[in-house]
Parts: sequence; structure tokens; C-alpha cells
Amino acid sequence: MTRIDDVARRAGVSTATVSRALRGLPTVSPATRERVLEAAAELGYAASPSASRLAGGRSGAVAVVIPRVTRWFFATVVEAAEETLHDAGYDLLLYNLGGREHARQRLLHTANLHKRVDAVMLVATPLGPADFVAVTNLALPGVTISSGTAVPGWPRVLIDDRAAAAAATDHLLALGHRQIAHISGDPSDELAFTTHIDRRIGHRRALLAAGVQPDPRLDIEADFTINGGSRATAELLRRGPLPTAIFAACDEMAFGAMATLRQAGLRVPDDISVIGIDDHDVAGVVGLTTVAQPAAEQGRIGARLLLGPLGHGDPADAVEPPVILPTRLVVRESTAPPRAG
Amino acid sequence: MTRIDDVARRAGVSTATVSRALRGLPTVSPATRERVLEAAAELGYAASPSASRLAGGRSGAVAVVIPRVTRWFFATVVEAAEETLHDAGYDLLLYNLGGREHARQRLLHTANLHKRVDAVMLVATPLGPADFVAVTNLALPGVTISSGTAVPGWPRVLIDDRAAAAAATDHLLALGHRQIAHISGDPSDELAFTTHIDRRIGHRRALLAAGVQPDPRLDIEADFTINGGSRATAELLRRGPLPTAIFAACDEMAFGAMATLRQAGLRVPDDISVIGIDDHDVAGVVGLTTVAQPAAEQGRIGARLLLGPLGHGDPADAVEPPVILPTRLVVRESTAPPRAG
DNA sequence: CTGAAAGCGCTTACAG
DNA sequence: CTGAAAGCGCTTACAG
Repeated sequence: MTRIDDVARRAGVSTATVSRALRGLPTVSPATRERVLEAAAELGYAASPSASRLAGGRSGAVAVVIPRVTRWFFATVVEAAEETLHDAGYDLLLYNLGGREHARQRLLHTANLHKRVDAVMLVATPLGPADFVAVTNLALPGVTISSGTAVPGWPRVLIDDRAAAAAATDHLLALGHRQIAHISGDPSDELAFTTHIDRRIGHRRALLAAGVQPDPRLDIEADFTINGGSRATAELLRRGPLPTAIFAACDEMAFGAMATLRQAGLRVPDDISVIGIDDHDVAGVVGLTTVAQPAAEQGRIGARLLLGPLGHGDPADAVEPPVILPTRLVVRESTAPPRAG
Repeated sequence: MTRIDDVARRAGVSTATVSRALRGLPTVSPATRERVLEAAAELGYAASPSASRLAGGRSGAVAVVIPRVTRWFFATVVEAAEETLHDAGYDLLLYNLGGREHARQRLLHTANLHKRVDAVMLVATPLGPADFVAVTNLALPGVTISSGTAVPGWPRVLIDDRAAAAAATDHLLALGHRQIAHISGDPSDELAFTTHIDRRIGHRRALLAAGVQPDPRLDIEADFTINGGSRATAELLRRGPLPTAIFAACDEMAFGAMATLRQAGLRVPDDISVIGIDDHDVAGVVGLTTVAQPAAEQGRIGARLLLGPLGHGDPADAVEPPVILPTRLVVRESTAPPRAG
């Protein structure tokens, strides 16, 4: 493998100069820089990230921590972040927690992370008090996406989950629905993964604002997957009373709800309306009405905010107040007024 | 940060011994090992991957290269591989090519990759002749998933794409269909991403075996996404003649087809049948008949085959002939006999 | 603007 | 079974 001294020899300079020239430091004469770049290109040289990290502290990699790549929102965030990061020359270490508590522990409470990466992107990752301390002690730049709690010094990118949920519920209310079921996360699971909590709050507020008393029997929890939405809906059907509409806290759960309703012989929206949040790629296919959120944009903006402190960003990207992205209601065919009677 | 000599001091041994004890080398007395492990635990020590890589050559990371995380198959493969890899103590570097040719070039033709990772997992990644040489020169262990061409010395995990496609077409033929459209990839795009080529071959062979002459007007290309499937189907409707069934080379394109048919006022399966390949999570939701392939298993097996050469695997996992996983027809509601008349 | 030298934190022969 | 020492390939003060 070509090393830095191969380049140095070829360019007739010291390794220190090669290092400086390649990293674009200003303290190199244009002529020298040219010669170095040429030699490096001819040799197909690229600095060893390990050696760079050891000597200089920069690893050239960013950790992206998500709950599950197989969920639409997270895959979309990762895809956008990946492109931004790689374009800036950073590698992406993917940590898919997958609901495994030990995976979260291992990641957060290990000295390893900050020896490996220059920055961290935390996507909807629950942070208990101990985790919070661990993350803070990381002393790494970071960004938080779709996360209720703020990490000191880290920018945040998110949507207004309460407003998004309220918009969904308001849509159903405006159609005349009063028996509206809500499928969301486990309400007792506080941690800092506040998405489902905020969505539930937005839903209830919208209900109360319209003079509708929330019915606990219509409030059911699931795990934000299609299967979870199916099971929750089956439980809803079993339990009674039958709502006239279902508001699922994410599109995937709404898909599950639609499937289960269909299997139960109920038509959407004739018998029951369904609405979600996300605007998943498939939403258009099944005609799901939803509150769209910009997932790719959250990943892209998050990555850019990370690059700032790493010296690769546009200073204009450096914001302190949270970046709150807009959502919008997308009406399709899964919602309609409740049946008369 | 705690370093190896902190642990050495605390355990009353040399750094060499700490290194050996922590990596489980046999040349350490049980008593000493115990003391070292204890000291390391108390200090929360974890070796710096960069230093390890530099000194010993192992980076503790694996590169996973995929076309697009946002597609079901790839997300599922990545999720399974991630779990297997992290459980073995390896980090996962994600390279999402995203159809960007420069991303592929940069990745494959850069000296960087093998300075960063210990092994490579290539998922459905096209390899031109030059790429092929580059990958071979990497001199890294690797595995290939869902890829037509073999890299010398790398195990392969895949399904029999021709058989899977033939199974789909056979199902339609058995129902009585004769005008069967096929939506797949660009037939002129050979590279080594042979998935769509093999699926088309399987389809045509099934047709011919049943005495049906393939109609070029019913053969249309798309990009394996939902939108691609929509557009292809719109084109099919425009072009005529209307087929009685559509076989999409992946479920996502089938979803797009279903959506477009619905918008065109055509009912599935009454007016037209649709079948896919994958068994995407959503397939059950929309009642799509499909040929299921085990995506997570491909990721899991691929990761295990990678761990073997890295000294972490079960030797029993070391196979040379390609691992060909079974597929199976899953009949749902999107296929039915063609309308009489 | 450039170079010589030290040092980053490990692992690996080499001795014993 | 254990340790002293060299070395992995860079970057960074420190000089000049």
C-alpha cells in the first residue's frame, strides 16, 4: 500500500508537507501543493484513517444511531444523511438499535464510540438519565433528530409532533368523527423518545378543543410497525365500541390497521376512516390520508449541522434553536365522513 | 480517556499482557487474565480501534455496500447483518450507492476501503470489469449477496432468481393468463447486477414452456421502486394491448402497478392480476400475491460467512458453493383467473 | 512556507 | 507465561 512517505519522496517534500497539502491547509505554497496532489493522484494515495485518527484525532467517520433501518422514516433519514456525509468525505457507522436494550447500553456506555467517530447523529433514540450523562461525556459534536430531549450543545432537527397529530385529529373531527381511536406507543415508556407521547398529547388536545372527551378504550398502544398496527386494530375490534375513525401515529401502523379492517370485512373509508403520519412511499399506493413529514430533509439538515463543527460546514448552517420542519395534511381516500347512523 | 497503560498499571502487568488478555489470546495465565479483565472493567477501558488497526491490522469494522437503504430488501439485509456483526464486536460502515455512479467509483477505486475495514459485504452491487479488478485487488475477505457474478474467494448468498420468476409466471399461467406483462429492470444494463436479467429469463422460459410467445410490448422496464412501477404500468396502459396480468420483478414495483391500476379504474384482481417477488412487509396489507424470498436470512448468513475468515466464525459456516436460499409462492388476493371474455 | 522529530495508543516479534 | 522495545502511518508543535 502506498504510504505518505511514498508520496513525499515522489513530490520531493517532507511527509509533513504532504499531510498539509492533502488536507488543504493554507500554509503550503501553490506550487508545492500542486506537486503533492499530482504525486498522490499518480500513486492513488489516500491517508490511512486509523493513522490520521491516532495522530490527529480526526477519524473521518460519523455514527448514525437509529431504532430500526427497516422502518420508512429511519431508512429515509439514513439515506439522506449518508449522501451528505459521504459527499463531505465522511464515512457512516450505522448503529441499528433494533429495540435491543443491550445494544443501546453497549453503544452509549462504552468508551468506544468517541474513539471511533468524530460526531454522532442520534435519531429518535431514547435517552435515560444515565444515557444522557454518557452522551454528554462523549464530548463529541452531535445532532439529534426527531427527539424530544435536547443534548446540551447539540442542534436538533424535528417536526412539531403535537401539531402534526392535532392536524390529523382535526381532519377527522372536521369530517364529523367523534369516536376516534388512537394507536401510538406505550404511554408509560417515557425515556426521551417522546414522539409517541407528543403525538398522543396533540391528539387529545385536538379532541378536547372540539369538546370530545377522550375515551381510554379508544387509546391503544403498538410498536410503530405494520404488524403492531394490525394487532392493535384487532384488539380494538375485539374490545369495542367500534370507533368511526382510527388515527395511527405513523403510516406503517395505519397500513396494519387497514389490512386488519379489510380482513374483518370493514371497508375504508366507508365503514371506518384511517389516517396516519409520515407520508410513507406506500401511502399513495393504498390511498392513505396522512400528515406528511419531510424525512429526507431531516437527515440532510442533520448531517449538515454535524459538518459545521467538523469544519466542513457552511457557518450559516450553525443554528442554536431547534430546526422545526413543516408538516402538511395529505388527503387521500382513506378518510371520509362517518356513516350516517 | 483511559488507555492501555492505565489498565496495565492497575493490573500490575505490562501493556503487552493487557493486550493479550483482553483479546483472549491463550498465552496468558488465568490469574493474570482475571486481574486484567477486572482492571479494564473498573476503568471502563476499550481499546482504541485506530491504534489497534495501525498496530495490528484489524480495524474491527465491516463495509456493507448496498444500492438503496430505502428499498425493503436492502434495509432488511442491512438490519440482519448489523445485528450479527455488532454481536461479534464489529462495526458496520454503510455505503449507500443510491444509483450515483461517482459514489460507486469513489468507493471501489479508492485505496481507502481496505484501510478502513476488515471485510466487505457487497449487496446487489454492479461490478464492471474495472470494478472487478479493484475489488479483487482489495485483498479483503468479502461476501456477495444477491449478485450474479462471483468474486474469487468470496462466498455468495442468493436466491435462484430464474426459478423465483418462473414460479410467479407459472402461477399466472396456471390461473389461465396468457397476456402477461413483465415489469423489470433495464435489459441492456448488464453489469453484474443480474437480478433483473435473471428474473426476465425465468419469466420468458416459463412463458415458452407453456407455449406462450413473449410479447415485447408487454415487457417494460422500471427501476425497482414504487414510482417506477407506477410509471411502467401507466406506460403499459397507454401502449396497449392490455394484459390480463402483470408480473413485477419486485413487490415495490407491484405496489406501484396496483396504485396506477386503481387510479385508472381497473380492479385487482377482477380486471387484472398482479404478482411480485419479495414478500415485502406491505404485501400482506395490500393483499399482494408474491414469491417470498428470505431477506433477513441473506443478511444474517452473509454476515456469518464474513466472520469466518475474520476468525470469529464457526468453521462450519465456511462454504464454497453459493448458498442458494429457497423462495416460495405466497398466494393472496391480487391474482385470480382472467375474466371470461 | 517547509522540515525533523516526537508522539498518538496499540500489537507483535523477540527474549527470557 | 510475561515484558521491553520497535513500529504501524500519520499529524503536530517547534524551529527555521
